[in-house]
Amino acid sequence: MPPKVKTDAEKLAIRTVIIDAARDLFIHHGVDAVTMRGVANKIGYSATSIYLYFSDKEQLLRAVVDADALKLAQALHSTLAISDPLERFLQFAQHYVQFALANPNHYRMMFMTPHLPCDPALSSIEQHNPEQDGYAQLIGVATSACAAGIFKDEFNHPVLLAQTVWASMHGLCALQINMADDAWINWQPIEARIDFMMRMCLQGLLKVTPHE
Amino acid sequence: MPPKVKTDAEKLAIRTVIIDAARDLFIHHGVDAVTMRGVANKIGYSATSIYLYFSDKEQLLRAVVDADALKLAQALHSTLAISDPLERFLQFAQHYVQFALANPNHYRMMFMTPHLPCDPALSSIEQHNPEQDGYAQLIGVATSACAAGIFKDEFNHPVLLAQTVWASMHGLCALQINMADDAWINWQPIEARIDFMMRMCLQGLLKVTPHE
DNA sequence: TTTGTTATTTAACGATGTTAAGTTAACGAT
DNA sequence: ATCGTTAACTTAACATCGTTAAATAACAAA
Repeated sequence: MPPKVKTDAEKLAIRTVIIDAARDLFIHHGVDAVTMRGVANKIGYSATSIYLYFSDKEQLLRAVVDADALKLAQALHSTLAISDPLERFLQFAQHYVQFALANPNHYRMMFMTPHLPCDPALSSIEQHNPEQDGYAQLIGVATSACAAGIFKDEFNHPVLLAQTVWASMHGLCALQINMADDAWINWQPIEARIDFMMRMCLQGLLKVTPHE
Repeated sequence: MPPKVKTDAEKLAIRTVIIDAARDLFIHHGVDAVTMRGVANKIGYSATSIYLYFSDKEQLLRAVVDADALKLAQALHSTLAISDPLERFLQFAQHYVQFALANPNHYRMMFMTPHLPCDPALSSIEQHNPEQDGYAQLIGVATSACAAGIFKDEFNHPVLLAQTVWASMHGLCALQINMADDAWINWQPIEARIDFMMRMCLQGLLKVTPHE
């Protein structure tokens, strides 16, 4: 029984319904569980209908992840209000790690899975908008921390600092997400690893030993 | 024209031929290019014959990666001869990063791709053998560096140290492998990021500022 | 009422991992 | 020597996947 004419708003709503269905499969059963037929089934559509809203599977998954990249930026946004630049930097990193570990599938999709070069034009995220763009936030936080003059001169390079600290946090999250179950390795508790990492980085970067 | 009875050695040789063909596709065209039919074609067999040597595709890929995990351990083994514990630690990390960036597909497969919990029984690698087991090497290097008394007391925990430094290096490699082409990010040169990371970690860990 | 457009479905294609059912050469025993 | 039996391999086939092409039905406009 074929359909009625749809307004743009209705079409957008269906798009959202599809994305949510895909996300649900995605979160609970991993990427592999996201099949076009599976998503379609979940919303009572036929598989091919999804192609009316997304050009292919990759675009659908991209939309799912895009929405959650925005959620990441929003989760981080609250830390930007912290006045002390160092505390802001620390809380930003903490929240990043918390988000990653709380949303491992999305984190994997965003940062651990091969994907075509991301076209900013196709994203719903406005690049360099500090409310939406997590990377822009990171650069901002690193820049203001550098400006506060708390780091040793050799580390007072906002972009390098940002990308290196990011790499440290990413390393923690990525190994935890991918290798936590690996019987080969006697993992220490993730909290202990996070704490160790934070202290190591801070002691390396700061001019003076952080007050205990 | 069907075949002749094969000795165990011949069977092992064919296994190796299959692994090598799979590796070749794998390295040059990524995981997705490894199809059973593709591998079979490359060696003049039919796809189903591979199932006589590997129970399924995952086991085949596992065998490919397993062989290269051994190569990683061998690449790192040379650094174990360095007498100075700190220098050994540094060179070990350096070699690790070099291997990862030189073998991105294998690195991705080993440490960035979801896989069933690795069963040490099925591996060709002898766990805890410092010539074959890279993780055992890492623990050893970290332990002797700790024993040298060069690190601040709060960081003098071999396993935590090992896992944290590993995470740092992994973060560098993983972001580089997965995100280097991402237009969203104005990446600094990977060499600069490695250098920054090394210095940050060292300054954090060491009791005294490293001699320049 | 006809005509065309829009939203959707069914049918189908080609590729993939994998299993089942052959096919043929070599070997062991008689 | 020949007659099963088996080892090594192939061809057929299945289910599932992403995706495209063709068909269908409801609505809007004429």
